[in-house]
Amino acid sequence: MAEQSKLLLIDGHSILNRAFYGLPDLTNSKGQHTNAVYGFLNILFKTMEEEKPDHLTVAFDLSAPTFRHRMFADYKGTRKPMAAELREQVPMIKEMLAAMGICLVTKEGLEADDLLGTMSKIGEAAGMDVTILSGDRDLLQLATDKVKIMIPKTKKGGTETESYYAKDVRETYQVSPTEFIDVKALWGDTADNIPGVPGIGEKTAINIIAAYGSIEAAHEHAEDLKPPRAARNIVDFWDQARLSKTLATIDVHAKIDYDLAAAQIGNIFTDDAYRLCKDWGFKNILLRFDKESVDREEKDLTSRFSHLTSRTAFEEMIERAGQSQETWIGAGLFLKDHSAARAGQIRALAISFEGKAFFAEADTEARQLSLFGSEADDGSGDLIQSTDLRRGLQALADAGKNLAFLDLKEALSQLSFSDRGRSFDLQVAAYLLDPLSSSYPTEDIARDQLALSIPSYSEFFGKKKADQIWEDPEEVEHRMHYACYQAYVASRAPQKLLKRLEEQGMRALYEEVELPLVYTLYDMETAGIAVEKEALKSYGDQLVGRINELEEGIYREAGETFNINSPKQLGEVLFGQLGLPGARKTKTGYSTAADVLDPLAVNYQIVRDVLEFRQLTKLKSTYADGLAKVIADDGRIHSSFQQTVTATGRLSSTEPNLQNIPIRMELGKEIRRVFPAMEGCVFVDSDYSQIELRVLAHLSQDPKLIEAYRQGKDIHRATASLVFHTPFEEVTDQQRSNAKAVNFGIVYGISAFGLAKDLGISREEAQEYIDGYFAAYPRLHDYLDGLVEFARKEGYAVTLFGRRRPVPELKNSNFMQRQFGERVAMNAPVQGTAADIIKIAMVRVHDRLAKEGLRSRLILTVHDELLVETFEQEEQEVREILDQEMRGAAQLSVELEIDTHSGRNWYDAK
DNA sequence: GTTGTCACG
DNA sequence: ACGTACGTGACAACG
Repeated sequence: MAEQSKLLLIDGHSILNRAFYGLPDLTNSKGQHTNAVYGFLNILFKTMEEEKPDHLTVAFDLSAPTFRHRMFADYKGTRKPMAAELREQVPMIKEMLAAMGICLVTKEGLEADDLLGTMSKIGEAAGMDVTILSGDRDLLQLATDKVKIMIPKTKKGGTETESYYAKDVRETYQVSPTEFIDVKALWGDTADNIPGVPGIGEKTAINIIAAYGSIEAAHEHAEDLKPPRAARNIVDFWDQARLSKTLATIDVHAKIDYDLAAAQIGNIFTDDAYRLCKDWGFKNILLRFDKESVDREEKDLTSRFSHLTSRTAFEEMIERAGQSQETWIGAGLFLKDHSAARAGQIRALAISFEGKAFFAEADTEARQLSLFGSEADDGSGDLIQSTDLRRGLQALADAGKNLAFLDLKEALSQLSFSDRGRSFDLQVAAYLLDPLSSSYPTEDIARDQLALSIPSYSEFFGKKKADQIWEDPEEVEHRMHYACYQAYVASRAPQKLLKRLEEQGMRALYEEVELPLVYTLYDMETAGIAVEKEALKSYGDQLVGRINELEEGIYREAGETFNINSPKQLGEVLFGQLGLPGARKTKTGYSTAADVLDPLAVNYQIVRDVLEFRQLTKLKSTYADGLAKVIADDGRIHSSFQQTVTATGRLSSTEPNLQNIPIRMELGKEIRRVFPAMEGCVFVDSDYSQIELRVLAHLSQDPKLIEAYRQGKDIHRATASLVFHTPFEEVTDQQRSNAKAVNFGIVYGISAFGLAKDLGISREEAQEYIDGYFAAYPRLHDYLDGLVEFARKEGYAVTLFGRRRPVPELKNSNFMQRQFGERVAMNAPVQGTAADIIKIAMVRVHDRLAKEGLRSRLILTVHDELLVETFEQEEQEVREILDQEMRGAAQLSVELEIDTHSGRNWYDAK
């Protein structure tokens, strides 16, 4: 006997409303209110667990729920408009239900009640058990012995549900479900515009209907009714009573197309639903997905993982992979001692295709020995060497397979692609989709793209370092699984990532800029930059002499010795003991930052000494000593360029950071002399001239700004001329300098406070500058406003090339945070577009150098600057390439100009 | 690990 | 009344 089929019907607005008022105001990272959706889903899951329905439908009325829908308790008698925080969640829940494949029913002109009533009859007629979930007691009239009405009640410590079959209605209200309509006809309901009969309240209405069964019967026996007022009014207001009955009656024969087959419950834990939960921050619900998705198909992904322990088996697998039709072959690659300076050896490799994954690791010496001792054959024949793994990987690339890696730049140390389009970088793709994440581990990509829950590194290995896990025989299964998961995700995620990039208009950015850039950066890292070790050492020694003098002087002036590098101790000495004026507090004590000390320098020798001491120790520790530590065996420094770090799309540089080598102060700038071009070479250094302001001119299409650039004017002078209403030729240096600061401010997302601080003027004065600026460039002002408006509406800022930066701060309840969000919304498109442009230029310069067979190499980028180590004979050609490719990287309404210099070292090339 | 400071664009 | 210019990374101090 087949189990009884069960239909669950949900009153959408009513349950959403209950959830909204039952939960505190939850706001997700994007600033969306989510409490009602979240609560709705929890009620849905709970009810499904309890009722175990096989069919499910959610009904919504199309018309505004404030007007038509009968709300329970909270709304009774009041007609206040639906809260905006709730209204915005109506489309969200619909989107979620649709993503879960849940049947949604709406019909113009019908209330949810009528839909629910009609559907319950259809279900009942089909022989099903029906449950209607609603917060609205009016639905009790629909109860039968097959149709159950469930009403959630909010109680302390959770929700409880009251259930009513027909008999329960009778027990509770002394009337049958159909009689309940008549009760309502007498009693009325202001919330629903049902007038009822004056003078008859709930008690009286129930008594009358319990006695007579209907308003018609009661009307016939009007003279018998008590109290007399009811008897009189039921006659006097008879028409109104009959109208009320009509209004109160739920239509159970509404003309709707309702197909029970469409209501069948499939797998509601879909990828789309998962993504929505992720987007909206429903962490707890995600757990439910993990469990379900594990239950449904990933029950044991590890059963599809194999550990290949012989070279033969590994090579056979590579052979099969090479013949596979799989779109993307995923690879998990693990290197020993890899860095930008040196390609590590492959420790292990996992390859995944067709849903399976294979793991192979280079045999350790110990294993090689033991095998050699025990095996009868030639011993070395079937062992796996690091080079075997490398050959296998290269074989796949050579076979023209599409290969996906978590970190392609690292993989490039082990193989080469003849077609860059056949490689994929998961981290870079994931970064474009969500540049605010701090890292892009496999498990996050699996969760976001595949709705798959897999263990993280720490879940496998705890706090153990890579060296420990790869050499410990007990970890072999863990690392096999870990590597296979990585390969598996790499094979499955690219399609999803590409689809999302496409949807978000970033596919070209990925394929034509970021992906080729991986190759450019790899070559730049490999090339590195030469350093004169001895010169660096003597630079450091020179600093030490002066540092010691200063230190002595400071102790003498302070009257005691202390750690000058400790802001806490220094602050105490300067502002506490010596009682210097102008103290400013930080969380932990006095601030000793340069902008606090600077004004004091005029009057106090000790402050001058401290500032110089600071400057010199910075140069010594960060640059002299810091750089010496990272010189590789080849005498060069190989910085790592990070492609997945910044919120705006810029690159960053680490170990060491070569993007903050001193230049502003002469003494610091000297350090650039220790970076020489190699023998027979010069450095050619090109930097964009005011790229961000030019980008802004283009993006805003401000005619005055564009015109100033087209005429090749000094832009800061031109700005000063407009802002201060001074003829161009008569602009003073001071005015120009102020205008320059304003131009910078504009790019940062101007604030009067910030500008005032920068210029050392009052906030009012700064505001006047800003007002003057926007009066001079009105179009620019409108444009910046538009940026904020766009980001507020869409939740992100976007560059000329489609790169996005989310701006969740704009929806933050904190005023400061929102202000910050506004500046970000103004700055990100500008800084980001400039980043897009130089990335394009980098790829083009890199490719041109290769294509033209030049030996010169692009070795460094500093945001708006490219440095090419150039063979002397190639200088003219390199200059030309830089000029063409940098200027031609984007076609803007204003020309992109560059300044180019060359020299024997980095100092001379600037 | 966080904080304060400061180097760069 | 609040307390901000945008984006980074490295170092020393300190809990």
